[in-house]
Amino acid sequence: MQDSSPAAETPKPSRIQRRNRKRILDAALEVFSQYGFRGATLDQIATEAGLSKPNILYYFSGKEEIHVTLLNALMDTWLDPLRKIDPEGDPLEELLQYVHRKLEMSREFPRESRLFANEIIHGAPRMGPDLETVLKPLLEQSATMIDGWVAEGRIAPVDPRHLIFSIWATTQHYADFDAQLQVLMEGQDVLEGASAYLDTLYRRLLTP
Amino acid sequence: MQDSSPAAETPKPSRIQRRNRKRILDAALEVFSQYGFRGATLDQIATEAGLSKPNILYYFSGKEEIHVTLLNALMDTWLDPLRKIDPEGDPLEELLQYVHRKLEMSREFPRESRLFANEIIHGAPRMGPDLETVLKPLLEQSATMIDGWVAEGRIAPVDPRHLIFSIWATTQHYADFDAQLQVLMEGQDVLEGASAYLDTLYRRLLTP
DNA sequence: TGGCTTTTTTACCATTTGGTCAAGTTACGA
DNA sequence: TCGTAACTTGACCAAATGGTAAAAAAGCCA
Repeated sequence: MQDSSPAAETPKPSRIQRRNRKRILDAALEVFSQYGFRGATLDQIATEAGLSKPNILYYFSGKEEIHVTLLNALMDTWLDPLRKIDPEGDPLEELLQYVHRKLEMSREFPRESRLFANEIIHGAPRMGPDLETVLKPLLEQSATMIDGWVAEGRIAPVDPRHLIFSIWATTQHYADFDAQLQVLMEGQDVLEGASAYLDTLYRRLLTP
Repeated sequence: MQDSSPAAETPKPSRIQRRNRKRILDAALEVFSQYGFRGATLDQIATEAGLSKPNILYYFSGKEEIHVTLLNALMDTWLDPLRKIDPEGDPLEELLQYVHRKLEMSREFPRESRLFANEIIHGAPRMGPDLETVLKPLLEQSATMIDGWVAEGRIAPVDPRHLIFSIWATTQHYADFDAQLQVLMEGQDVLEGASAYLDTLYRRLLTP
């Protein structure tokens, strides 16, 4: 065994390792998404996870590593809906489905959305590489696909990148600005209305 | 003089008071918008303002008060474009103008936008009251106005609240997620394209 | 059960940070 | 120009916080 630290990779994690790393990441997601990186404390995370602070540092080398781990894990889930767009499908329906999937993610994973938003707002200090190597190629690929659809006259002419940005903005808004929406729309089922509204919005934009 | 603290109100601020309070608020906006409330330190703000830390605490009773002062000052500027919508004007043009004004604010005041976004993402711990007493009534009033336009058939049927949310989301996105956009759109004039895209988006949605 | 490894805890430490205080220093009206 | 009030600063705290070390406890397997 050339590495005694369990924070290292590969040497097949034990049952306890898996359980506790999961607990820690769950707790960290809760705390980081609520208070931001600087605002969150290891003690908070420890309490939330039901572990002691030194115990947490047995599984992760530090606060930073927990945060980065969360961010990396997030990226995949986050871009999944975009990857799922079928270039062979009906353009309008594919794009609308993308909108609805993204909105659904805001409902199901608001903490992840806020974690991500927080990171970007603060200048993406820990995501620069991922943005460049993962997000950008996918955006370019998707833009090309959409441009193709436009060229074929199957959807109305539109700037594909700004289209995608606006979908990100409008859907994630419901997770990231939830506190505001709770005040403004007290009680009402916000996501229900959002779904109908966004459907109309993008249907009208994209219908040739 | 029943209150020696200059952080108190009314007793007409001196020239130096005005200058230094402004310096501090400018510096604090820069620092808070970049690092968030917890992430910002008084020392950073002091350095940025060119003052000593104790000197800053001579003008403001604490970190919190600086932050709240910024947030309050922000609210007015922020809602100005919404207030400027003319109920007597042409509905479509008024709403499109609103979109463009909001986008312009993202260009001119990105720090303010991020400060606000940060506050909301973290649950609006210092803005609850303002949201309720200032934002909500204005939203309701605007929604009523838009509903009126819809009823008169002057714009297409639309949920006025979600319309406004989507305008906030799409325009502020360009300020709040600037770090991401810089990576994805390196070099290009992002706001230029955004303006054209959003014009099309909302024109198509709202044209009866 | 004994012996080894993995996991957990107790007791600390060093730094950072918001904030205080009392002693200066500067501005300004009489 | 002199005295008072306004302003500024250096020297400190106390609490919070990320992190460490070493010993104790719990698992695990022969």
